[in-house]
Amino acid sequence: MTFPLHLAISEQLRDRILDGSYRSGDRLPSEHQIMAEFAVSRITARRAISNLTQQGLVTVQKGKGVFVATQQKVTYSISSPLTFLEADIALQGVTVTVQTLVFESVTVPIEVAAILKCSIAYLQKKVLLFNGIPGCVDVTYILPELGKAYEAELREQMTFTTLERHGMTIDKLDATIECTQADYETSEQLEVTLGHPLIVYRHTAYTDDRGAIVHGESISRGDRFCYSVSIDRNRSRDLSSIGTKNRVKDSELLESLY
Amino acid sequence: MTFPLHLAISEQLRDRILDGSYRSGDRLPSEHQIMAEFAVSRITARRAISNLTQQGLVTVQKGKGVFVATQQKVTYSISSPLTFLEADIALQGVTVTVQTLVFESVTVPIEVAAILKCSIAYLQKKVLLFNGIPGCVDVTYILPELGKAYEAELREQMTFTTLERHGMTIDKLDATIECTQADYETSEQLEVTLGHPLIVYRHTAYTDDRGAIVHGESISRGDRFCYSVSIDRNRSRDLSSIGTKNRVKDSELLESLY
DNA sequence: TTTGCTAGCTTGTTATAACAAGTCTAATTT
DNA sequence: AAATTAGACTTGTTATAACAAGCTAGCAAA
Repeated sequence: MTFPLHLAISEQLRDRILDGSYRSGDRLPSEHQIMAEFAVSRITARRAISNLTQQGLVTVQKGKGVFVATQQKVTYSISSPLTFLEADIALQGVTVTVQTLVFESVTVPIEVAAILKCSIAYLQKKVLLFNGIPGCVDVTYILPELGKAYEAELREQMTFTTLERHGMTIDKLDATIECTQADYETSEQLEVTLGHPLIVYRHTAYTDDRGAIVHGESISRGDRFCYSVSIDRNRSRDLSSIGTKNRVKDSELLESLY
Repeated sequence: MTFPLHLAISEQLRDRILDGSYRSGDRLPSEHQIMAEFAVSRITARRAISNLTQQGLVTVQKGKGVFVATQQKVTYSISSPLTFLEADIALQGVTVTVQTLVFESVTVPIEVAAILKCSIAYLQKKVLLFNGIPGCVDVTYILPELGKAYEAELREQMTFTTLERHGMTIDKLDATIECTQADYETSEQLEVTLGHPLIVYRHTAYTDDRGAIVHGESISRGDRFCYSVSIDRNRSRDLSSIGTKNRVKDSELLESLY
């Protein structure tokens, strides 16, 4: 039960990050410097850095070095207008751009058919860019009449921004939130390393008159995004004190999302 | 821009897992077998396995081998009774046990004081065991009069089980959900590897007459737990179709949590 | 029969070595 | 002065090697 060298070193470096010796954005010692300072081989030095990477404390840039990661996150609010909107994210000083990869009418998988209660729907696959940087991969199924009517807008904006604009207010929302780790394909799309933590938001939105109108899955970078929920038994709409804790201050986010 | 060997191998093994060649619980080829099959060094073979571990596809057991991971998750529902309860998890065939590490009256940090509107509160740190296996680390601040009155029960059950039992129904709930990665301390408590994905639930619960009564943070294993939310503008209480998608069938979960 | 030990499997840790490739700066060339 | 190039950094990939330590099955001793 010996304490591994690489862990001893990464814990020591971790302490320096947490106590402020290395600040957000600072460069850590290079592999060679670690080899010298702790008198270890390169394998061990790299393993120590790898430990920090896995904890999300640092990011590595080939040819440049290892840098202390910034921790601020952008908040998706799924509370009151019952869905998140561009406007809500804009409040956090972040501009969202939609890059539609796929937008076509398809025969939906049976699970989705059971939810939307139709066998044909529009399938949209898109990448959301936040201040120009990819942060979310989204796959959404939309009722055919809505997809057809609003295609042009849906291609350019977030789904619910379009729907709200056309007077479709969501009356009910079912969602699950979980986390996963990036496989190779997703790691390429979101420009992260293999195994990077991701936060998955799976949802179904309903209106009183049409039933389920949208069903989809959003996969966002776990290091940059979080969800906030506010449920109030009395007032069904309440925007106060939602996600203030993790909100990014305007000044900080430009550097936060480099 | 060459495609790394280790990635080529891990992608190939990944395909075998996804197409069912290796099933849930099966053993993958050992490092030596991979070295032979793909004609690579041990470093590369280990790196390939490490890639799969990082994607959450396999778990490694020293002295035994590499095994395909089980993917089913237990769902915390934060929808209608406004908080999750033991009863709700029991529906999924999982028994929750509470292991209280700390239960004491403390001077709260200023952020918490601002929320609870008092400077002294009970601090409870606990580990939640699911079918006897650690799955969640929880830190909760509770109003002093409640902590004092219900200490015995709070030590043994989930917080809201106790509160509901004494007629304290939650009227409002603010929460954020995000994911992080295990640091060394948490990795020991939850018996996972360093950097293991975790899902963090930070919440404040309110009652109409007392205001904020509980504020806390739950850190669960991201590979075993997810959250479900259901918001309905009309009916403020509705248990139907919550988290059915990720619900574990009774038969499956015993093996799912070994 | 039961216990205990050993041999051979497994993964974990660490060292040395070499080459590839991205980044930056400073010297050189145009 | 501007553009190019070279060199000295950085991290990335891969190989060989050795020892430690957890697990299991089979053999031997009690």
